Amino acid sequence: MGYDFQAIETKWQKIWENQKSFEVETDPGKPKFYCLEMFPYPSGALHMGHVRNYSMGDMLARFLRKKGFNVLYPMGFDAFGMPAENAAIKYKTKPHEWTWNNIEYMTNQLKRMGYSYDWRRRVESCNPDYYRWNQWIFLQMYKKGLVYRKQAPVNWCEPCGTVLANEQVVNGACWRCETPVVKKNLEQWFIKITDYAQELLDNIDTQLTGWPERVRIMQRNWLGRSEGARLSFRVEELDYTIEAFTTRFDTVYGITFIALAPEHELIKAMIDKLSEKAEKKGSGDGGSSEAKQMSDFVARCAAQSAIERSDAGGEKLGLKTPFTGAHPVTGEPVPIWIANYILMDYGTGAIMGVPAHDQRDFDFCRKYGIPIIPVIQPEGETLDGATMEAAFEDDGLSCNSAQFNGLPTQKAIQAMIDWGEKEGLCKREVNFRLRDWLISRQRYWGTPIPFVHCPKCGLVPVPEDQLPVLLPEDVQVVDVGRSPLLDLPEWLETACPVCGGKARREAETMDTFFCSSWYFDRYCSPGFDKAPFNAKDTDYWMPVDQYIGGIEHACLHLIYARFFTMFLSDAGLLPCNVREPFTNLLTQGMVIKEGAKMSKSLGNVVDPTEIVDKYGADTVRLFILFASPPQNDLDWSEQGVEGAHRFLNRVWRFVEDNLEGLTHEPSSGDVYSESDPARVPMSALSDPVQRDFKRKIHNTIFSVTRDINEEKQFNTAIARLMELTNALYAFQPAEPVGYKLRREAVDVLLNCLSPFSPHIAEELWRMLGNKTLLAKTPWPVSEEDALVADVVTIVVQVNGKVRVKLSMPAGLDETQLKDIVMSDAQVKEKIAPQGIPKEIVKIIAVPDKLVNIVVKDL
RNA sequence: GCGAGGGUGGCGGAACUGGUAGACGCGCCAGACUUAGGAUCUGGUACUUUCGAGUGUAGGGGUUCGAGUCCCCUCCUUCGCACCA
Repeated sequence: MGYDFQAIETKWQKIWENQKSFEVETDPGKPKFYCLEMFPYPSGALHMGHVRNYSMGDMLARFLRKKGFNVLYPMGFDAFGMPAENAAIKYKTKPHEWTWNNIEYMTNQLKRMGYSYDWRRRVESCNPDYYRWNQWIFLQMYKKGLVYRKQAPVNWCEPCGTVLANEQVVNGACWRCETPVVKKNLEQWFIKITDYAQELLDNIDTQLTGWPERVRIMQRNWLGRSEGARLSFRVEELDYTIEAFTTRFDTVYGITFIALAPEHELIKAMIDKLSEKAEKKGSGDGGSSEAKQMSDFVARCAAQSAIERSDAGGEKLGLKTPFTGAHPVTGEPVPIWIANYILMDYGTGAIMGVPAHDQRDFDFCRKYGIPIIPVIQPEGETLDGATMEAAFEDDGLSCNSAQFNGLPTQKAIQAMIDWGEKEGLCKREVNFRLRDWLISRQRYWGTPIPFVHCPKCGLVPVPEDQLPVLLPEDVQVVDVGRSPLLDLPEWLETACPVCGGKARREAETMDTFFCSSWYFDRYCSPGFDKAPFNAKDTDYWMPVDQYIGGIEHACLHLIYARFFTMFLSDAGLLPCNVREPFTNLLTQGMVIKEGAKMSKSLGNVVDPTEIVDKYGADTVRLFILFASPPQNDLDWSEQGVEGAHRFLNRVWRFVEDNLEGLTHEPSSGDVYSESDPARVPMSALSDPVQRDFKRKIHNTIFSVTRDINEEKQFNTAIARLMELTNALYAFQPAEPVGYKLRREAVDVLLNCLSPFSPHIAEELWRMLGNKTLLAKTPWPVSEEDALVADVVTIVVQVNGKVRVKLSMPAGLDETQLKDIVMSDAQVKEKIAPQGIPKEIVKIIAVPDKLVNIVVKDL
C-alpha cells in the first residue's frame, strides 16, 4: 500500500470533525486546561511562523487531553486593522470582503494541518457579535473613569494616516510600516492603563513565574518605575511654579539650571510676556526678538524627528531664557533654559539641572558654559567643577550640601527627602515610564468608538441598549489618508441620545489591540449575547494555562491583555482572584531560512501549503517541532523535512510489514484484543534482550512525558521516539512473549507519536485492530520496575581520565564496587603501566556510575 | 551605554542534581539489493595519531578526585531598552 498521507489526512480530519472529537464544554467536575495561541491576523494565508506556533499548541492540547484534562483549545482571527484597507484599495475590493475571504481560506488551511480546535468557538474580531462587546467594555471603562480625551502631542504615522500608541512606536518609527513618526498635537482618546502600573509591575514577580525571564524583564523596563521626589521652582515674574521630578534629591545643592521641554506650557507664557514687554518699549526692541528667538527654537525642536530627539548621542540643543526660578532650598535665582533633550511625556517636562552628577546635564553645561558644582565626592577625592571631564554618577559622600555633608549617597537621598518633606520643599513621588494608552485611530476598519458629539450636550456615550454601533460594511476605501466614515453622512449624522437633537457620531475607531485584549475570554462563551462572556464559563476556564506566541508582543498585547484582565476582574466580570490572564507563556522563535527571517522582500518564503502537498501535514508538524527547541529560531531545511518524512515512512512500513505478527498470537493465531495491550510485566521477563527492550519502551514513555510536560523540549521528545523506532527494528521477537513485547512497543510508539503526527498514528492504530480513537486514548504510563537497569557501565578513571569501562550488575555499594574494580586485571595495568608501581592516594566510587582512582608516582 | 540570553562536529542540536561530551536528525563516506535510483537496508563519520595514545565544549585563570556544567577575567554574538530626569 505504502504511506498515502494525502488520503489518510483527509480521512481522519473528516472523522474527527464528524465525531466532534475536539468539542468541549464547561464542566466543573473535570480538571481543565486552557491551551491558547495568539490568534492570527487574516492576512491571506498561513506562513511558517503560524504553523510552528500552532503545531506546538496542538501537540500540547492533544497531549493534555490524553492526560485526562478537559482541554479548551480554540482559534479565531484578529480581523480588524490597516492591511485590509490597503488591500481594499489595491485590489479594488472592500475590507469586509477581503477579510472574510481570508478568514475562510485560512480556516481551511488550519483544518488541513489537522489542528484539534473546537471550531464552534471561532472568534472574529470584525464580527459585530464580537466588537459590540468591545464597545460595551469601553463604556464600562468610561463609567469607571478610565477613559478620557486629551489634547496632547501624539505619535503620528503619515503612511498609516493615524496616531499610534507609545507601545507601537519602535525606535521612533511605526511598528508596522517602520516610517518615522512625527509628533502632532491632537485631541485623542486615552485609557488610563497607568492606574494599573503598580499592579502590572508587582504581579511580574508574584504571578508571572511561568513566563520567560526575558519577557518579564522587558515588561519591567517598559513599566519603568522610579522612586524620587517632586520639587518646584517659583517663577514670580510669570506667576508660575515649575514642577520637576528627580530620583536624586540628594543633588539639589548642585542645581545650576532649570530645563524645560520645548513643548512645556510655560514657554507660551514666556513668549507672551516678552512680546508684551517689547510692545511697551516700542517696536524694534530686544524683547520681541527674544520672543521670536524662543518660538523659532521651539519650532526647530518640533521639526526634529522622534528618532533625532530620542538619540542619546544626538546633539543637545538649548536656549537660555531671560527668566529664573527660585531654588527650592536656597531661594537663589536659577536660570531657566529650554532644551531639546527634555521629554514632555516623562515626569513633568521640566528638570532640575545638576551637571556635576548627570552626564546629559554635564554635556549640556559644557556646551553652553553653565557652571558645574559638585555636591558628591568619591571617597578620598575632591572634584572640581571647572576641570571635571564627566559627570560623577556613582555613589559617594555629599558635600557642599549644608547639614548633609559627609552622608553616603543612599542615606543622603532618604535623609534629604525626609527633611525636604518636613520643610515643605518636596514631596515623595513614584514615576512610571508607562504612558496612558492612546486608543483612537483615524481609520475605518476597526471598532467604532461608541460616542456621539452633540453641540448641546457635548460628548455623549451611546447607551448600552443601542449597541453595537455598526461599522458600515458596504464602503469603498479610496484613500488611506481619510477615513471613509467621514464621508458617510447617513452614518455620521445621528440623534443625541440625551437631548434627541442633531448630533454627529465619533468617526474614530479603536486600536486593534483593544480587540485582542480579551478574545481569550470570549472563547469561553462563544455566541453569548447577554455580556462579553458568561461568568460560569470564564470562572471555569480562566486563566489561560498555556499561552504560545511570538516575543514581538512582549510590550504590546501582553501588557494590554494583562491590564484588561485586571480591569474586568475589578469590574466583577472575571473572578476577583483572576488578575492575570496567562499563567504560562511560551515565546517561540522565528522560522528563518538562509540566515534570515522569511520575508517576501528576500524571496525566501516557504509556503506551508506546498510543503503539506508534498509531504503531508504530519511530516511538516513533526519536522517543525523536531528541528529546534521551541524558544530558538528554527532554520528551515527541506532536507530536514525529508528526514522527518523518512521517519514517518519507517514507522508506517514497520507496522504494515509486520501487521500479522503485531495483531496475532504467533502460536495460537488468536487476535490480540484492542482493550488488552497484551503487556508482559518486567517481572515475567528473564531474557536480558527482552528485558532491555521492555526497559527501552518504558524509558521512552518516561522521557517523552517529561520532555513535553516539564521541559517543553519537543525536539528531544521526538528524538526518543526515533530511538524507540530504531530499537523496534533491531528487536527480533521470539516466542509469544517477544511478539507481545513488540506489540507493546508499537502501541506506545503510536500513542506517543499521535500528538505530533496525529493522522498517521490514528491510521496505524486502526490498522492494528483498535476501534477507538487514538486521540481519545489515555497517554501511556511507564511501569516503575521497567525503568530500573539490571546492568550498568562503570567508568573507571585514573586521575580523572577515563581508562576502562566495566559492565556490572546495578546496585553495588561503594565497597563492593571498589573491590571489583581494584581486582580487575585491565584496571591494574592502567594504574601501574609496564609494572611500574604507583601510590594509590584515594579512590572515589559513585555507585552505578564510576570509580576514580587517584595515584601518584612513588 | 544599560540589561538579558548565547558561543559544543561540516549543519540543526543532545548531555537529569558536576561523573562515559557529541543522543536524535541532516549531510558526507563505504557497502548491499537493484536495469536504475534522489527508494530501502547495513556499517562508518569530533580532531590528531608513530594505532600505544594524545587533544578537544570561544580564550585565559580558579575551585574539585573529576568541569560543557560552578566561580573570576577577556573576546565574540543575538536580543531588548536607550537623553526616563
